[in-house]
Amino acid sequence: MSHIPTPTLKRLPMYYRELLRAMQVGKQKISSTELGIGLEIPSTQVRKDLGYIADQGRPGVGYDVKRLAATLEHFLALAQPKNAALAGVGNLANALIHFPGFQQYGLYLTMLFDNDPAKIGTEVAGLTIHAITQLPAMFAVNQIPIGIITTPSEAAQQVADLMVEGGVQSIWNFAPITLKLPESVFVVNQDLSAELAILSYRTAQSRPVK
Amino acid sequence: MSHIPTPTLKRLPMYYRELLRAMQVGKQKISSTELGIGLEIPSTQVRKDLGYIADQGRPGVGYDVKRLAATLEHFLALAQPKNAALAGVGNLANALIHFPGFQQYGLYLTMLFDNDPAKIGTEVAGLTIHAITQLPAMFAVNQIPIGIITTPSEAAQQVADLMVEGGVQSIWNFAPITLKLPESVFVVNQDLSAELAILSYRTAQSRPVK
DNA sequence: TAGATTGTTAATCGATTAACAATC
DNA sequence: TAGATTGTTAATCGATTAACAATC
Repeated sequence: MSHIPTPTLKRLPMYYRELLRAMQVGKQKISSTELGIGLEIPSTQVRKDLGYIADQGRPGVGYDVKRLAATLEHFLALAQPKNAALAGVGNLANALIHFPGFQQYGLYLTMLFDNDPAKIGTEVAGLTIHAITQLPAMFAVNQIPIGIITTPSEAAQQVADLMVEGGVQSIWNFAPITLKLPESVFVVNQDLSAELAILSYRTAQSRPVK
Repeated sequence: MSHIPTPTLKRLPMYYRELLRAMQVGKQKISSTELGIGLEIPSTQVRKDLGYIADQGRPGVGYDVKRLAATLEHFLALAQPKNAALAGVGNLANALIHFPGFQQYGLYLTMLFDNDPAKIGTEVAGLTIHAITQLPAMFAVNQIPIGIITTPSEAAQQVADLMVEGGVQSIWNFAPITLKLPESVFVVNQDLSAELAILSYRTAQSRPVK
């Protein structure tokens, strides 16, 4: 399998969602142009991207909506259940716990951790909050592949280390810090404040300071 | 001013944070190598990026931490107060309302909107929730430059249209949908579920299906 | 068949990295 | 001065876009 470029990988879920929409309105075939139009992605790009995962379009006809959706679902492993555990139970965690996208993408949030004695032992959305000290053992025993970090920056690296100790495979990091991790651990940095900074810059640009 | 590449723009806030950390430990000078090391960004890249905003490094010495931080703060307009309003008061909104990064980056969340009669008129964190129908007028009167969309996908385009009607300049969109907007409106798409899909893919990859 | 649309090769574009003279 | 580090030019790398023969 040839290496798939990151930009392509980021577009695949978008295609998938577009296909789900097409299915909802009963569309059976879709061309690369149609698939890209709402996403503002040129048809050439769509075809190139889809070329990485399968060759199943039909010249003159387009792609089979259902089959392509199924292929993408399989490629992205969305139907394959994956357990996740979260550390740092604050407001953001609370939002994620209730995030409907989770199940939709095959993720099951099964454990919560925090270091605040007042929180440990209490429940959120049916999940008990465990002491952070128990993290490595519980990750290892339950074979949790995905860790979510929603702690303050100061604690993030420590928590990440504990997750690594517990055998984590991928980390979704919401702390605005670059984690030092073994090569083998995959990390998605979800840096909200970096996006805020860009928003700040562009907004100031479009309304130049007098 | 020459056009600044998007990848560079995304790195600037990271440098800024790194500089704040350096200031905290009393560091006065920093080299491009030191600045990039924790972020895993090569020194050449750092120098190139900084070249877009100012030439103030001293050969043989490095960059003045305080001055560079101030320059970045000014360039990203972080100290310039910008009002923001949010539509769709759910769990995610609740997390954002309490997000400490906001003030840090010069954003002030001043209004909330929703279309749920049960929510309209109630308060969250000292902010009254207004009817979505009032959005365009209130954006216009209060000159709100930044709109935040945390509604379900189905409502997002409508809400965006109302914001545009009210004269919004930038939109921070958390709904997993590509908004159709005038060229002049800048948008940051914060698509959590797309990241989830990537996480799903990589996790499945590192633990191949038997 | 004629029209539409694919998959893919080649051309273009833009960002990253290497190299190094200039400078402190 | 010698060592360190900058700013910038040139080389490399990788992704996007254009073009088009093959196919339905």
